[in-house]
Amino acid sequence: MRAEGKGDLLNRVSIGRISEVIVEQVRLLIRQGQLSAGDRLPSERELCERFGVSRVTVREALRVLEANGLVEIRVGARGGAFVTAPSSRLVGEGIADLITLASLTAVEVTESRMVFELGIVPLVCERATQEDIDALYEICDRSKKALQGDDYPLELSAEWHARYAQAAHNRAISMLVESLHGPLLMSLERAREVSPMHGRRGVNEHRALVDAIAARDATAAAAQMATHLKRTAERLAKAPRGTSA
Amino acid sequence: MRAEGKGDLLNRVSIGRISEVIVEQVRLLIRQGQLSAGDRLPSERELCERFGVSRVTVREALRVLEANGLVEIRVGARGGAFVTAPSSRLVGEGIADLITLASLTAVEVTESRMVFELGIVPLVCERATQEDIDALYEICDRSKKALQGDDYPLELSAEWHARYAQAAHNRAISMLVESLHGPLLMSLERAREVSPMHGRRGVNEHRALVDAIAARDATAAAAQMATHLKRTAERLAKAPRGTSA
DNA sequence: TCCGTCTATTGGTTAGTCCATTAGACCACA
DNA sequence: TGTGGTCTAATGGACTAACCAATAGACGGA
Repeated sequence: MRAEGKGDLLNRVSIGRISEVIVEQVRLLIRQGQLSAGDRLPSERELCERFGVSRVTVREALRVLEANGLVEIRVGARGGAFVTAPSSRLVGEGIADLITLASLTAVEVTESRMVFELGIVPLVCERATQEDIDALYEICDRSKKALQGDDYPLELSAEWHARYAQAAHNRAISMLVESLHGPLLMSLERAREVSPMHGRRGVNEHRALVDAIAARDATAAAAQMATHLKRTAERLAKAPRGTSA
Repeated sequence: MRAEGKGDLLNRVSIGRISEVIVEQVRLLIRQGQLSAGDRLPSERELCERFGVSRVTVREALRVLEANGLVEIRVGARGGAFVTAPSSRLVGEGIADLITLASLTAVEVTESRMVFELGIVPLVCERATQEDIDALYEICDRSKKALQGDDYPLELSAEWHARYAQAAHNRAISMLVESLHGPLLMSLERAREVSPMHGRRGVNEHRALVDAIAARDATAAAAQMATHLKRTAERLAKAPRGTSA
């Protein structure tokens, strides 16, 4: 649009928002490890002096850092901004926002879950420790017990899938799956609307999957997982659309 | 730790931050579609009156909404807060933060990419349109051309992988892959440090992959993709560690 | 027609003030 | 001895009033 023949000889002079500069500075310190989880930043009033800006500006910077999940702010004496441990919670919220805003269908979300969870079957079968397997069985047991009451083990199913991903022994994969946790719960919620009696069968499938993993039988595990997820996908496809709110 | 025999009979009374209430209200409006991309929120001064709070409070709410990628703020006359189209950029930044903060290794990131991109091979082979295939070839052509100059087609490789994911025709998958775009670029950057002459071979592999997709040969495509990604992973494994600035 | 200027709108920043919450010190009473 | 109030200082939360900076659009002259 604009004539810019000389390339970027002329660079932007705008320095943007001051609060943004502060955000970047703190973010850098955290990324570089000079500030690590649990550390406390100076108080707002002290930060004002350090940066030579007003308190409002510092506070806006802290709001952004907080929204990004980098710090947690506590009030009262000995309060202040504390660097938080890295968490997948906020990424999950971001993904959840993305999904609702882009009005993705439950079918699309389920399919992506399917790709991921099916893809890690070989890794899990290869790397799962006895501890992993025990933990998965334990979740199955709890689910069965919960089924005898009125509680449908919705969160338990999510927990099972998260723990399953953890057995791949790759933190990047665990975090991604955990990030999908929120959206996953949403789609499970949806599934429950459609077929409230799904619980028992799902739990049995989970258990069969653990059996296959324990036997290091990747083929059987993959087949089982495919069935499990496909059934969910089919139920979702029959779900009523546009019933949000 | 605390004695809480009676469950949550005693619930928290804290109403939290005012700005947070505003954030939630606006977020809800956006989620429900009463505000959609491109819409302009009232000016800060008008929002003050509407909510009955001071301008500082409104501004803090806007900072959070902006950090969450829900609105974009423009200054000057006719400026204000505009609802943004849903974008995967911020989720990508979140994932990038997560990766650096949790100090995940490049190997772990690459492995998760591998799972995902390998997993969608069947979907892509089944669903890719002629348009998709043409676009992928076109990126290969551009990469080859760029290789003849000094430009190593780093971004082009990322573009290829993003376009490839798009050919799965599932928006959830495209968005996730795009979210991994930032981290992906980082790992590619890393790969370049190790073997600067990787370019030509990578481009050839991309082209062979498109050939397989065009032939709807999922088996060949998967094998090709596995080779391509595995080679990257191996190079990364040999990469020098802990050289982050 | 085109270019400069003026103006109103709107976000960015500051300073100063007060309130609410909290941890910790201290003290009185049982 | 210890249990529960009270006081105090530190700290974030919110408000007011004012000014600065960027910008779009109107207006007017060459």
